Amino acid sequence: MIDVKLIVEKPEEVKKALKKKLWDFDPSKVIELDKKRKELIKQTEANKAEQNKLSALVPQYKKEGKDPKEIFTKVKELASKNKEGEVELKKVEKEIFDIVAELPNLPDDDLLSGGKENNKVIKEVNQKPNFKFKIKDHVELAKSLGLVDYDRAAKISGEGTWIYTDEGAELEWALINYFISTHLKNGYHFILPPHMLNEESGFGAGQFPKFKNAVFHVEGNNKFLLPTAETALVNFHRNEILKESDLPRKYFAYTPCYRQEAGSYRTEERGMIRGYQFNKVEIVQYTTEEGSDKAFEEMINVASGLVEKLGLHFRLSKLAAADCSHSMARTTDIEVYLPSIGIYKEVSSASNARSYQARRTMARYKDKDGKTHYCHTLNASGLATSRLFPAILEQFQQEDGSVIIPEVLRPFMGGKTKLTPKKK
RNA sequence: GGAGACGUACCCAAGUGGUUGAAGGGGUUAGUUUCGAAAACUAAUAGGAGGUGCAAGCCUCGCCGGGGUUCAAAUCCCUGCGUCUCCGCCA
Repeated sequence: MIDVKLIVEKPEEVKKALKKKLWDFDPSKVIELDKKRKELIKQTEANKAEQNKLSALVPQYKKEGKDPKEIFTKVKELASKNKEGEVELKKVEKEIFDIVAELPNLPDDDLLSGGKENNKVIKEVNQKPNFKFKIKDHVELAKSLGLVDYDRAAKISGEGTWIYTDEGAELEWALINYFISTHLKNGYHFILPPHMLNEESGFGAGQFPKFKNAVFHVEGNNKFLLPTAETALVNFHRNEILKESDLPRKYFAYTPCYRQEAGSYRTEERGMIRGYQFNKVEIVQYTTEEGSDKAFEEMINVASGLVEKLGLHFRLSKLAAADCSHSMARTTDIEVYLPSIGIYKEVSSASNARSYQARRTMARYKDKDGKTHYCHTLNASGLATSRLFPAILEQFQQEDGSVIIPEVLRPFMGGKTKLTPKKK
C-alpha cells in the first residue's frame, strides 16, 4: 500500500511514478477526501473531548448530592452528533482506502517505464546448448522417459494438470530437496505453512482486492489456496513489531502453488509450463529500510546460484516498471532456456516490495531509538520446478533419447546419473 | 460434529456500569547495598493508530475484532475470530 501521506504531499511524484507502471492515477480525489477526513476528525474529536469531560463530572455530582440530569441531556446531544460524524468519517476513510488499496507499488527510480518490451537482459549464464541432432521437446521426453502422465491427470483431475510418475517424481522431489538443503545452508528458516489462507493474508501480500479472481477460493469457509508461499511468508509477521536487531529475517517455504490460469494458455505453454498447480520453494526476507537493497542482491544470487549449479543455460532480466508485479518496486527475473521453442521462461522472480506489503500487514520494527518503521519485504522463487524440469529434460537430452541428471541432484536420486527411455 | 469455559498490557492476573490511562505479582531497565554476584530495598516500565503543534505538549481511539444498549461499558447484549477442556470421529 502506498502511503496516503505521500499521495497528499507529493501527488505529482506519485502520479509520475505510477505512470511508469502504465497506471493512470488522478490524486485529486484522494487529496480532497483526506482533507475532508481531517476536518471530520477535528470536529468529532472536539465533541468527544467535551463529552468525556462532562461525563467525568457525574460521579462528583452524585457525591455532592447534585442532580446530574442536566449533564445527561447535554452529553446525549453530543453523543448523537458524534455518531453522525463517526459514520461520515468511516465512509470517507473507506473511500480513501478503496482507492489506495488498489494502487500498485511505486517503481524504483532507476526502472525503465513500460512493459515487457523494455525489459533488459543483464546477464547470461552457462553455455547455451548446441545440438547436433533433432531435439525433442519436454512433453515428448517426459512421456518416453516415463516421467509424467498427462492423460491420467486429465482423468482424475482435469486439464491444466499433470502427474509426476516414478523417476519423474524422483526428479521433482530431488529438485525440491536440493533447494531446501541449499537454503538451510544459507541460514534461512524452513517454514511449511498451511495452503489455505484467510482473506487478510490475501490483502497483506497485495493479491487482494485487485487479483481476487486469480486464486482458487475454498467454498464455504472464506479461505483461498495460496498462489505462492510468498502469501504465507509475507504475512508471517503480520501485526508484529520486530526488533531491529532481529533483522534481516530470512525464510523459505515449500508449497505447491495454486493458480487460476484459465484462458491464459498459449501454444508455447503446453506440458507443464503453465498449470493450475506447480511446486515452488519460495524465499522471503524482512529487512530494515536500509537493508533491502543488499538483501535484494543476495536473493538474486541465491536463486541464480541454484540454476547455475544445475548447469542450465539461463539469463537475468531486469524488468521494466510495468512488468514488475503489482506489489513490487523492482523485479529481476531468472529465465531458463527451453531449446525446443528457443525461448527463455521465468523460473524465478526476485522482487523488492519495499514497505508496500508491510504497510498492509503492519509488519514493523523498532530501531535503536525506539522509533517504529515499516519493514521492507522481499521475495524470490528459489525455485519453481515446473519450468526447470522441462529445461533439464530439454537442455540435457542426448541423441539416444536419454537425459543426463545434473550432478547436484544425484545425491537426492540415489546416485542415478541418467534417465533412459522406457520400452512400451 | 456435540457440550462447556475463556480472551485485560512482555508474562501471570484483579477488576460486573461512573474520577480505571486499568490493582497485585513476575519479568525487564536503572539505582542502593556488595570486592563482584545473589538476595533485599528504591524507582521506572502500554503498546499501538490517528488529529493538532516548530517543539514541549495537548486531544481522540485503544482491556481479541466488529456492532449494539446506556447520560456513561474492560464490565451488559449480539456477532466474528481465536484458545482451552470433555465427548464423538479420525490420518
